[in-house]
Amino acid sequence: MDKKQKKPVTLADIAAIAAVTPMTVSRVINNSGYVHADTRARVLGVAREMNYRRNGLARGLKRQCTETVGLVIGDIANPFAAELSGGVREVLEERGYTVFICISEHTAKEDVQAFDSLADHRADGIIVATRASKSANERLAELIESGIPISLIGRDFRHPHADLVMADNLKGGYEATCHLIDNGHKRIGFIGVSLTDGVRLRRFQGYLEALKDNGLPVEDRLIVGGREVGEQMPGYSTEEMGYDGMMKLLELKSRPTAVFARNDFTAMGALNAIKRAGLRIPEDIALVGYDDIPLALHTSPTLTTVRQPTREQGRCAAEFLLRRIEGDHEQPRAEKTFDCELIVRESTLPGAEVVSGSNRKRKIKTA
Amino acid sequence: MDKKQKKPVTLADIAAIAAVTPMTVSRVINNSGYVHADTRARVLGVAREMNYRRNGLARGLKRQCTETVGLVIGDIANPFAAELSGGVREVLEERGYTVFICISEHTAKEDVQAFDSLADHRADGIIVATRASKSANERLAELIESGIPISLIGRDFRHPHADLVMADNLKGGYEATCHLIDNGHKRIGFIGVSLTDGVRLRRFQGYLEALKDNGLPVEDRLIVGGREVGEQMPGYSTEEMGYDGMMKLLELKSRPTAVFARNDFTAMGALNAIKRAGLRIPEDIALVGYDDIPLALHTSPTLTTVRQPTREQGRCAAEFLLRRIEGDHEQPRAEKTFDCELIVRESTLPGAEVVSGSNRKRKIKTA
DNA sequence: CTGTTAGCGCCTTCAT
DNA sequence: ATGAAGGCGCTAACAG
Repeated sequence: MDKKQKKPVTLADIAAIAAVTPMTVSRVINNSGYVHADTRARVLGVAREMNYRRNGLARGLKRQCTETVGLVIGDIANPFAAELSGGVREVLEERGYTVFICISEHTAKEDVQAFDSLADHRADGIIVATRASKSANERLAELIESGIPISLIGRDFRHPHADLVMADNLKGGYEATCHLIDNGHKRIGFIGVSLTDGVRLRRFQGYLEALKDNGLPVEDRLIVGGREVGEQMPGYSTEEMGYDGMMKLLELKSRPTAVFARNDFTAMGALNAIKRAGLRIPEDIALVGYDDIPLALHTSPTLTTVRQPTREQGRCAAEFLLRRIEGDHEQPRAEKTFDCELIVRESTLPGAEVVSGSNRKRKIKTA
Repeated sequence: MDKKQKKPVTLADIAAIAAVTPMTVSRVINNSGYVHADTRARVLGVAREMNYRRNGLARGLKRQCTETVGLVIGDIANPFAAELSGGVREVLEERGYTVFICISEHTAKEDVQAFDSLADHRADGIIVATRASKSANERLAELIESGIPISLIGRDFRHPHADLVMADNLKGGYEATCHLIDNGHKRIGFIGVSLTDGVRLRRFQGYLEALKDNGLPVEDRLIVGGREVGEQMPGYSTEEMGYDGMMKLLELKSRPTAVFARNDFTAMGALNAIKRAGLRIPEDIALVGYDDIPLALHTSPTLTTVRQPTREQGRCAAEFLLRRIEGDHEQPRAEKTFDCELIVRESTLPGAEVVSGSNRKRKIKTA
């Protein structure tokens, strides 16, 4: 039946065989306009027979839209990315858009490349969830100004014609730290940032503010694991940072009684360093992570952490983008901030109920 | 300077202002053919001024290639996917191709959608790393026969004109199981599969073969955590399967002395179940995972596991694809199988050296 | 219900 | 070193 064709089948090819014009074939393929049932059936038959695939390039060129949206993510190996893209896809695919994901492993250069590819291929819009950088921000501004709908997630960059979605990580960090303070801790370490590069990490700012508001000193030696400014790392390598950072804290003469880790992977690294040192969690050292990755429920002890509504952020960014694509590109920008939720588990509260299996409800006992 | 334009800038727009023909502008933009230095500079200036972006649709339509490759992945939230896409991108981006990733959350329907999107948008080739299914395989065959270069990774589907790359997970599973047997274990459980759905999971087949070759019985009650046939799950939810599965095994009257988990996430769930039960690893129960995710090094005890060269598989698939794109689409198929490597750590060998920090070398002590 | 015309933006080919 | 012609495959807009 099938003969291998070097050249892809076109509407004209089908039209020739079905004895109609390309226009009629187009109407059949797109289910638009009036076509006689017999004609439709015949054309459809031929199209199927010839294994026709429409040419999205020609179609997009003519229609000035591709029904395609780009999603730019920094680190793919991250539950965060998975949730986010899930939310984005839920909304967009239902509306008939295809989502193409571009990875930029946390470098500004790849960020820019991703934007350019997407723009060149005439994606109808772009959702950006990578960390901000000067060069990438500049390119972003150019693209926005040239009219491409753009929606930002958790990116520290504002533009009058791009929407922004984020989580209140400042508050999240603040609450996590307050939780430790409320439990009597006075020496609280932070793993995963340095004082200099931390200015952009909201959860770290929350940590600092919580200390200040409670009259506790900020001690440099309790803040470990920072990288050079601009240097980024994939989520999965941060456990090493957690492990190494915790080792440093354990060597201090007066070590912290509690530690706030920049994310759950970091916290898991720290957790294992603590256990290797023969110390108990939370009795000797209490531990808080960030993100509530699924694994946080399966460590022992289970990990206290802060959850941000990641999927919702993805959905929201997608909805903002749709509004821009299907409405006015230059409409005023929308911005939405989602609240985070502190999830108290055993790593800070000895009495916290053991949560097992798939039960992921919030469990806070006032001990 | 910038004026917001509703309509994107075209070569003709630039040509008009630079007082040349579109053809000359094209030559400048593409750095092809002879253009006077002055003309080039002037055109480039105007292009930059107007914030020109080339139209990939028109370009692709004319040139019959888009310099774009699609990568279809099932589960994004997985270190495996990250490594794979890293390898693919390394090879392809160096050669000037853009990689667009499509996610199909392990469903055949989304698989087919991803193939179609990519084919419609005229990707120059597609790399498929999702699990096989009947409907997706059929569509794949159609696409291959219509001439789109396709390269498969770890997918149980063969076609004379599609290349295939995989890891020898049968052998990996076999060796992992033999390792346990060598250490004196006779009752070895498997978590993450059922006898019926396991026929397609090579590492499980390796487990079965190892038992058989060593004269050990296959006991149904030691095999837990299976799903319905066809039902898939994201990598991250498999820890729950590991936890729940281990709980089941612990309830057995004569519980296994060793457990082989389908992947490292499953193993981590099992690990925590064992520890909660107050048992020691490996003294009471030895544990082996699969994949060597970064976290496997940061559990306590560290996790014995099987590593497959994921990045290399990605690179290889990309190279196969390039050969097909830039050579003859109908060349005979290439196939390559990579060996796996057993990584022995503390969860099976009490004497195994503690590996810390970023040192990820293989550490086997013959205890 | 079906056909004609024209052009989306670019680049291959040939001419100058 | 530059230009002109034509068409890649598709579909709006307008006939008929």
